[in-house]
Amino acid sequence: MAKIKDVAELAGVSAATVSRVLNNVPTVDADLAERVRDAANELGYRANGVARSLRRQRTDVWALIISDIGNPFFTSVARGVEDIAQREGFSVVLCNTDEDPAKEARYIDVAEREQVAGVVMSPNAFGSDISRLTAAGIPVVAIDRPLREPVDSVLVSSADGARLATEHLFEQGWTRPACVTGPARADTAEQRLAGYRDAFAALRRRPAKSLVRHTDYRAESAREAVASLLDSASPPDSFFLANSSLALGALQEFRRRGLLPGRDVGLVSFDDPPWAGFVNPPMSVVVQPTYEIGVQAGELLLKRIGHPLAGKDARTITLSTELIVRDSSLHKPRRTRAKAAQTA
Amino acid sequence: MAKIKDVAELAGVSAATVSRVLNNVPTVDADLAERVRDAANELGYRANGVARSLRRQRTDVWALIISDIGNPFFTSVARGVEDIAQREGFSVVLCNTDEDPAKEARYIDVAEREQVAGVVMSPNAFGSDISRLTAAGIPVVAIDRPLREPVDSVLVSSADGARLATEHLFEQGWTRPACVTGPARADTAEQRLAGYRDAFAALRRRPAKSLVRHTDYRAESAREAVASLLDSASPPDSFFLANSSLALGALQEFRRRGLLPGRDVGLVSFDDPPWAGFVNPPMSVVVQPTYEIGVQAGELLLKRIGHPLAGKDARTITLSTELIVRDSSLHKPRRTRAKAAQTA
DNA sequence: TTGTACGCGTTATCAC
DNA sequence: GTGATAACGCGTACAA
Repeated sequence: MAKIKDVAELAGVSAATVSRVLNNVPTVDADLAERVRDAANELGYRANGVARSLRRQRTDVWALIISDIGNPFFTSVARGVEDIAQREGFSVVLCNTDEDPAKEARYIDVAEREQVAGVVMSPNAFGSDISRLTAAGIPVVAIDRPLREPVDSVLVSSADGARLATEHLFEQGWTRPACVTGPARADTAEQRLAGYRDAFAALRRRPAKSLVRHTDYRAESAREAVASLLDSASPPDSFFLANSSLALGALQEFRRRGLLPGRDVGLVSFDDPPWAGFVNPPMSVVVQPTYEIGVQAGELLLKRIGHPLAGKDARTITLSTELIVRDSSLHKPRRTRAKAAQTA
Repeated sequence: MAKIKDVAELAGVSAATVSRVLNNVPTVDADLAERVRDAANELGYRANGVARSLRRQRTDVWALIISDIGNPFFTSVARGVEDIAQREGFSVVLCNTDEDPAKEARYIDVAEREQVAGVVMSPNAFGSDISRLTAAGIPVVAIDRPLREPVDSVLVSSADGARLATEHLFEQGWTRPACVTGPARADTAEQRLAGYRDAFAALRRRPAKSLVRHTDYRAESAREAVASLLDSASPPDSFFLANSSLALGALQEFRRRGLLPGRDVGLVSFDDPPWAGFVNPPMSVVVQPTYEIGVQAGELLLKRIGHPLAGKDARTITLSTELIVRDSSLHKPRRTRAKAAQTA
């Protein structure tokens, strides 16, 4: 590996000049710069990022710590963050915690050790410990879920979306919607549950506790939850699922029992994965502005990186959701279908 | 940020001793070690990874460069790689190239600058330039697609899988299967096309050129390809899609035209995304051992990292695929359905 | 067993 | 405008 010294010798200048040229310092003689660039090309010289970071006491990489790489929500957010980063000359490295607090802690550790320029993260829990990061002067932006510590955040009005979804279920004629949500430690899970409850409250009702299930946001857990719900003494007639992985689990259990959404049961899910329109029947969902979340988070991070202490007060951006009605939430009892078939 | 010197002063020893303790060098006095650890804890000391990397001339991070983070195939592979890395004390950072050669080049650059310990990548093209990596002594393992340069690889017998899929279509009674594959520069795309052709050859036939379409592996491109195929003079009666994103695009176009797979058209896709069993109707697929691919790649990388030059000959591991027949590939013309309904 | 001293490759400060 | 030099924080050969 060619080092800066090698380039300097070949160009007949000092290492300092090489450094200046490569960092586009304007006060260098044009001819010299030319010679230096030629030499660098000839040797295939690339600056050693590690040495540079040590010297500069900063890095050009962002860490994006997310809780589930398999969730389309996060992959879309990632694209948003990455686009902003690229635009500003940063690289982003993605760290997947798989909803595991231990993994999250490890990655926070890595981010600190490697002195990343900033962190965008979807905290595993409200109490996730990011003190090491802030202590190290590394700016953090929370997405998807809030953090106890005061940091910039990009959130979504989850409760509103969940209320919309549940109200829609009622409007369709379903009377006992269940709610399968995430782990209690995840704020999104609690917000979506709250919104679900709000829809009941608007009708001066209260959902029975037996209609609510917490899970770990995994499909298999949702499948089990739906199964137990269906087998309970007074089963629900419809379901609100707090994210798309859960929806997949529910779909699985419905199929197993020969239940068709939009006919035998109602179904609305949070998030609009690419496949939502193609399952049987097309799934009604609450969409979040995923890419936009990433973009906003990137912009927020950028401002903090520029002026670490400027505007000490943390800013929170809250984006809103939208209900997309497809067929899984419709209320068309079997006999209606049969009639339709006869007349057809 | 506490530095090693601070710990040394607090513990009343030299920085060298602190370093030794923290790196578990066995020849340190137990009492001293104790004191050092206490001091380190008290100060919340964390070794500066950048300085450490510069000194050691190596890092504890792997770069995983993949071509599409939205593709479940890669997220599953990523989990495999990560599990091996974690086991051995490495962190893996994920770089998404989005099938963009320029992005790939940038990430290769980053990997070199940041001196990662190793790289696992799904090359954008057979000719992707990784010379900088090998020149820098950074081991590379190719996955999914081979590379012109001789490196360890974990591949899948794509052609076999594609042939299986196409033969299955023929066996079901479809007679004019089309093939929608990826970009010509991607080996997987070519292999899958080759397997498709093999199935024709076994029947002493040859697919018309008009039955084949290349795309960029994106859903929207597949939708267009399928549309143009369907609108052609002699349209196909069934489809083999080279990956799950393409399948989504095909599904979209089918729905638009009111065509039901397994009845009006035949459909088999490569890859088994989580939603494959839940679309309408459940999709027949060729599965790859995704997680295993990641694991094998991780193991291969590990061996190279241990002994950079040992076994100069590159090793290639080829895993096999499996056909899962669900309903989208079945051949049940409309009238058959109608009859079944009558007798029911 | 422990401490001293140097170097990893780069950039920033200071003279010239 | 350019060059010598110090320093970033750590690990390790060498000396003690």
